[in-house]
Parts: sequence; C-alpha cells; structure tokens
Amino acid sequence: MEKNNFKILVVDDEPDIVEFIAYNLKKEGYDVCTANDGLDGIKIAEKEKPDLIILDIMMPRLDGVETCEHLRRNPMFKNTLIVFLTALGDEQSEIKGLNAGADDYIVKPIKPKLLLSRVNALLRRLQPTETVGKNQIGDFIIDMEQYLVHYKTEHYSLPRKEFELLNLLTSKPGKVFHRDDILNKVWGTEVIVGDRTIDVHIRKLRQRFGDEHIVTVKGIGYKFDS
Amino acid sequence: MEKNNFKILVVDDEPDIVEFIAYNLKKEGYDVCTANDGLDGIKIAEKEKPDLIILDIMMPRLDGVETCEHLRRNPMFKNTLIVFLTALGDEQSEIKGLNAGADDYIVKPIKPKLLLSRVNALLRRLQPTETVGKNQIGDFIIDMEQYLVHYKTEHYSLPRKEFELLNLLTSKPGKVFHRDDILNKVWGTEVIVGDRTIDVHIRKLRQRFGDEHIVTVKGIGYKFDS
DNA sequence: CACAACCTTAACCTATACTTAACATTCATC
DNA sequence: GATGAATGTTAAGTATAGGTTAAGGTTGTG
Repeated sequence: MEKNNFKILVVDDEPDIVEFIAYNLKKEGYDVCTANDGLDGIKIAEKEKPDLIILDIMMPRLDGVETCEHLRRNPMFKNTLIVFLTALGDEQSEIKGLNAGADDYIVKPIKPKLLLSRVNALLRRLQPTETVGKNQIGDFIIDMEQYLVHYKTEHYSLPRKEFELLNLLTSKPGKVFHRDDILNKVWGTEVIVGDRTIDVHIRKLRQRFGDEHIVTVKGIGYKFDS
Repeated sequence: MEKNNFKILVVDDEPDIVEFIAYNLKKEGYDVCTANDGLDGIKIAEKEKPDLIILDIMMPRLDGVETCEHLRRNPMFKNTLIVFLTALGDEQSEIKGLNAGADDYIVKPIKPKLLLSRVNALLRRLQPTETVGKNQIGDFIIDMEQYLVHYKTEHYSLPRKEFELLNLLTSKPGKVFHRDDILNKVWGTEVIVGDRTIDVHIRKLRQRFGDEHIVTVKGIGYKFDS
C-alpha cells in the first residue's frame, strides 16, 4: 500500500478540512503532515521536507499565495510541488496562484477522488525514472519488471534491497544520493535500520560488479558512475 | 520572449479551436504544431517529439483518452506532458482522464490566460535538473548534484567542507563573506571551531585552484573573484 | 517443519577529512 | 620602521565516516 514514501504537507486553518484531506491521503498510502497557517506551514515544511504541499489560500497570519512565494524563494523547495486549495473559483485568482509558482489549483468543495487523482498525477512526475520498464546505463540494463540486471552479457537476479539500491543509484547516474535519501527511498520512513546496513548492501553490489561503478562521497552518500 | 524552445502539439478536431489555442501559445513564445484527430496526433507526436500535448477528448477515429493511453505505452512519450481539453466538466471524466496518465485537465470554454498559466506551470517542471544544482562562475562549474567542481577541463572531487566553502563563496562572486557567516553556513551554529580552521580550508582551495580566485579582505573575511 | 536466501546488526578496522597548535608572515597604524 | 592584530603555513593529532566480516534473525518456500 505504500506509495513510494511520498510525503505531503497539508496547510489549512480549518482543522476539519485538514483532517478530511489528511485522512484521504493517508488512505491512499501517503505520508502526511499538517499545519494550520502559512507561518506554521513554512516551519514544518523546512523540518519535514515534503514532496508536495497543499496550501489553502485564505489563512490568517500568512496567506497561501504569500506562503508559496516565500517557499519558492528558498532553493530547498525549488522542486517541491505546491497545490493551492481554495473556494475562490474565479479565473484571476487561479492565474495569480499558478504564476506565484504553484503547480496546480484545486477549487473547493473538495472531492476526495478528484483530489487524489490530481495529487497522483503530480507526484507521478516527480520520479519519472522509477516507473516500470527498462533503464540502460553504460554496461547495465536494469529490468524493473523482472528484477533482473544485465551486465556485460551476463545477467543477475539480485536480492530485493540490492536491486532497489542499484536501481535508485542508476536512476540518475552521477547524482550523489544522500544516505538519508537512500534510507527513505529504499527502506522507507517507517523502518529504522542501522548506519552500516547501507554499506553492507553497497559492498555486495561492488563485489558483484566491481568497485569502479559505485563511488563513495564521504559525508554525503554514494553515486553511480559510468 | 522565446520560451526555452518548448514544443507543444495541439490535437482537436475543430480547426477553429486548434487555431485559437495555437495562436495564443505562439504569442507566448512556444513552438506549436497541430493535428486534427487522435491517430493523426500520434503520428505527428512521433515525428515532432513535442514536450507537451494538448488533447481534446471528443474526437473521431481515436478519442483523447485512448490517444493518451496509446502514447503512454510508448517509452518515447514517458516524460511528455499531456493535458486534456474538454467540454465534459464532470468529476468522473476528469478522474478518468488523469488516471489515464494525463498531467492536467482543462475544461472548456478555453480562457487563454488560464490555459497559458497552466501550460507554463507544467513546463516549468520539465527540466528542473538543467539549472538546479549547477553554478557557473568564470572557469568554474560547481555541480551540487554530483558534488563535483569542474575547472578548466579538469574536474575535482573535493572533501565536504572544502566543497561547501567553495560553494558558498561562489554563490555570490565578489561578495565578501564575513568569517562569522562562513562559520555559520559551512560549520553550523552548534559546532565551535578554532579561528585557524577557516584559513586552513581556504588554503587547500587555493592550493588546488591557485591563489588568484579567493581574495582575503583583512578584518572581514573572504570573497571569490573571477 | 526445515532449509535457504536474505536482511540486519555488532564489533572491529581503516582511511581520510577535519582540527589544532605552533610558528611565520603580512599589513595597517602610529 | 616598530608594533600588534589578523591571516598564512605546516605538520601532527583526532575524530568520524565508511569498509569489512561474521553471526544472528527474519522471511518465504517446498
């Protein structure tokens, strides 16, 4: 039921609406956190680093549009998806919202299924490489359907964690994945494993394919290099 | 007013609507091509490889939803944005459309400004990696994603503190960073280190790249100069 | 139920990034 | 040009992240 461990922050000053949205998102398998105004939302966003933020526009202290603009100024949230939620259905508000840097604009009253469809559609884009299919990188072909790795004419059937780790690293060759990110994406947020666990799996991959492909970046994480 | 040379394909069986949309997109600076039904749309999409496709739902031969599903089956269009355009404003149709793999769903009648805002919002996301994480200053390219520094054809993998220090200084070339600021941003507020620590790291950078790039401003701090 | 495959942990080891301390040098000011 | 504060330099010490190994635990399968 886990939905790729995406984290969503819901910001609205009406507790009923927050709870209603949170309930539906959780049911869909998302990791949800909440806040009840703009300032609070920014604080929690900085702490939780959500993948998507649902922002009510009309809120006390700091309204949704201002919150969005503030978030977008911070490079940390450059890739965070932002969805406005509002009772204002007029064209001008919607244009203003989207131009403020939002990715979508949903009009109240909230229809749960529609909300989920839109949220799913947005998050689908976040990791376009992790979808089902085949991914070719250098001498590697990662076959996600069969959990198989083809490497220089040979093909290997890796254990799940090893495969997912390799798949993550090869999804963006060259990019350094932070240890935290690796834990989140391969192990999930619920399970807490020791520090050495990642190393052991990295080691197994290196044993199989040679040391040259996975590069350690000390203090940060690992990257795949071809 | 060139808009990153994004290419948009507009598919609708009503020529007036196609022309109306194409006109507005071109005015915004997009490269536009058109088709007048689903089958035609697929053919042109394969040839033109657009970044975004606007699909009418009700069309002869092959309707929008079927066209979308067909496109999504082809890996070539895995990352292509698809927007449905329709007179059907009901919730069920919208959910069905989004679940078929579309990225957005816009209800007729078309409001040009709103359409553009939504199209802009979608395309804003398309290539976030090309600008994010890379910072070019003179002969330097700081690649935050790969934790690499490219300098005059060579590329270096720096230790963490060195990298972060260089990254800070190059983030605003010419600006003098106070020693206190450097300590806060690179070392954080919790750790307290001696005065000479900064100097030592500055020295390492100067050893690597030459003395000319990092300038000491006595009594204040350091700045990067190109 | 037994076995195998896999995952996680703990303990230890290693390498290197980081810090420090001691001394040298610069540079502005008198 | 002497003086002192700020910065440069060097090498040595320390801390820490990551590597390695084997053992114990978990899971799934016949």
